[in-house]
Amino acid sequence: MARKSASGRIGIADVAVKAGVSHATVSRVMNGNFTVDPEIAARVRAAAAELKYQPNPVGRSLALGKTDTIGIVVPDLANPTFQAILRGLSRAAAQDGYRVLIADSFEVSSEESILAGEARRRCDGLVLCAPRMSDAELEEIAPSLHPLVLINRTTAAPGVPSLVVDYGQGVQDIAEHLVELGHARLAFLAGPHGSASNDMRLKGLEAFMAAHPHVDVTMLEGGSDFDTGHEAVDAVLASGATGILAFNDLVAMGLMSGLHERGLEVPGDISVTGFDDIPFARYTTPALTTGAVPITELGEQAWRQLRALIRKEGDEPPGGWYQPRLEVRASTGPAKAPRTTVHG
Amino acid sequence: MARKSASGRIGIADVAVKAGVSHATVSRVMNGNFTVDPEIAARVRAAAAELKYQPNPVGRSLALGKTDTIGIVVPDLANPTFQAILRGLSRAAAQDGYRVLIADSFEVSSEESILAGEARRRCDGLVLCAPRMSDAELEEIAPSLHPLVLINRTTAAPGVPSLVVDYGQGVQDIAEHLVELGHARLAFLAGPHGSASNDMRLKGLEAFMAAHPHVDVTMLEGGSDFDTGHEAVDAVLASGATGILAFNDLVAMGLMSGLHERGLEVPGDISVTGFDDIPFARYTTPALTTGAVPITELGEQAWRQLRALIRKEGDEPPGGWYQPRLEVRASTGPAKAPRTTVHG
DNA sequence: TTGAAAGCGCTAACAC
DNA sequence: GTGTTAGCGCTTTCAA
Repeated sequence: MARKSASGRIGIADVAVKAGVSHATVSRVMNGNFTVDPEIAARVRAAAAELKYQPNPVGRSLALGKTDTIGIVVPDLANPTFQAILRGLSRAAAQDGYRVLIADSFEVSSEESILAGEARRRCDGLVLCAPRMSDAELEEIAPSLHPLVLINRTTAAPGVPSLVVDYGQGVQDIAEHLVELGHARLAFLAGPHGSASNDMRLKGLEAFMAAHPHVDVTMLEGGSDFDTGHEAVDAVLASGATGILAFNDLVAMGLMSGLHERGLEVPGDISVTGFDDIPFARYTTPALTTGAVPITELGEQAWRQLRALIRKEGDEPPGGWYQPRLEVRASTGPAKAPRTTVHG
Repeated sequence: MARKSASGRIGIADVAVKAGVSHATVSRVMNGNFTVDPEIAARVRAAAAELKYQPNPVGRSLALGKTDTIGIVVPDLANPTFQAILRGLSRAAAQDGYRVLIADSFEVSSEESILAGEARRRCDGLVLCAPRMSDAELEEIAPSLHPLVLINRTTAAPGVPSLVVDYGQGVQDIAEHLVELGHARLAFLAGPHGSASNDMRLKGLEAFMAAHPHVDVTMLEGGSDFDTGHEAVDAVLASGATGILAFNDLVAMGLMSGLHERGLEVPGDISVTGFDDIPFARYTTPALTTGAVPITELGEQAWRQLRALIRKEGDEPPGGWYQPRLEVRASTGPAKAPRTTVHG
């Protein structure tokens, strides 16, 4: 019968008595310390196997000062972009023997720093994904979160690598593409307030407008999900634009769906573009033209950066800058001759 | 200057000296123990605030024998169904102050039990999501994983509640729907081998065929993602079926995309159905007819069951059985008059 | 090579 | 009411 120490589960002490050695020796064997007599080591291993002993990670963590776990906080776990980042991060970390703890802030920016702090204390490092908090707040808490990696956000706090997608350039590429197709009236369905990536798109659009004064660009309120796009149909039609840049693929899909319900053709009547290139994008009808971002890779890179920080490798990890790639599919086409009323 | 104990971070000892009390008193204050003199408590709180002290969760966990963390292991984090379960679980657990640790087995069933064991040891409980391992293996490791909740899988091991979706009934409802629309030749695009939910669908289909001997049902090999559906176009057309039951929504979307590329109309030429009702399903073109499963709710319920186990409430948590609801949208329609060749 | 003992940061039983 | 002390389960000096 497997004797159990106080707690109920089998501990190092049980193995020690069974093998007739001290805790210390069991610990050494379990950690592959070769300063143990092979014969004793074998005895310990046998005892451990028989008892199905597995070291308690909490005890280990306390003794070693590390948890082999990293945390990630995301604004919304329902968003495919963050899901993909999580997936990439999780896979890369797992390959190095690390697990990931998730924290969803549900877009409540006031909760972010608390969540981040709590997660960080349980982990060896943290990935903060597109945090919605203010620059000031981010800069203030960043030092207490170190090792910390930022995604789609930068901070003045030192030692914090950032992985950011150049949404500004991406949106310009998409706009150029629409102009080349003959669209003279564009509309941008904006993302959530406080989203840094939305600000980057806005800046990109300003640059675009400065370079193309003859193109009319209407700015529309928005969000980041299907419904945003679906509900934006009226506003889009009212704008008279024939080329629509949706904040992301989700919004674009919602919009296409709404357009379809109204009997409008994409791209026949209106061209629609997304952003991110989530896995679904190529399977929409029509397949979505979008700014492709290597999202999963972003998660993997986040792990690399974090790992370097945890291992204290090098001085300042460089961070990274990602260029979206224009992925032209079937949701964009030549502009129709302009007409006075679009809806009827 | 904040004095630091050996490790580098501020510990309970630092607060104790600053407040001029013992560790124990600080601990009492931090845990809201009211047997502390209000004045001293205030002094402690002030010291803690000034030092920005936050208790180390690892130390707490070791002392309390609990981590306030639960684990979930999923076969594939890229699958929207598991993402939704994770989301529901994470949200529900967060409301009770629990975090979630994720483990992705990447469909490698041999890794599942190791992952599960490791995750469990760091957590207070575990959710095993549609595990691919054998019944025997599951039953063997289940006791060591307790508190444990199963999703879409059952086991003979005692004390393990299961939350399972009645895919068998769901698939029958969908088949009935297609038959009512006049389809006499159906095809089923199967899911991954070793998936219990696929077996349930198969069983449901058998029951359906027994009740409808005049309906022809072709079984096709498959998988669980877009590509499966996309690549199945030829097989589907070769089957001559006009009503296709895809394993899930992803497969259905891939299939519709492939059909569209071939110039086939859905539902004009072929009706397609999915399963799960992932958020994207209503935004496909045409919107997808599917068996709606309250996936996020499944995650929430998993937490409720696990919580009951952790709190040792009641005797045997009941588990639960979920009936999919047929969600008729635009991807299914009346069968065309049969013709000899469908492609060409 | 091995055991005894200290310590990781915290909580809680016990004594004052 | 508060301090002292003994763990929680493990790793790691330090002696032997």
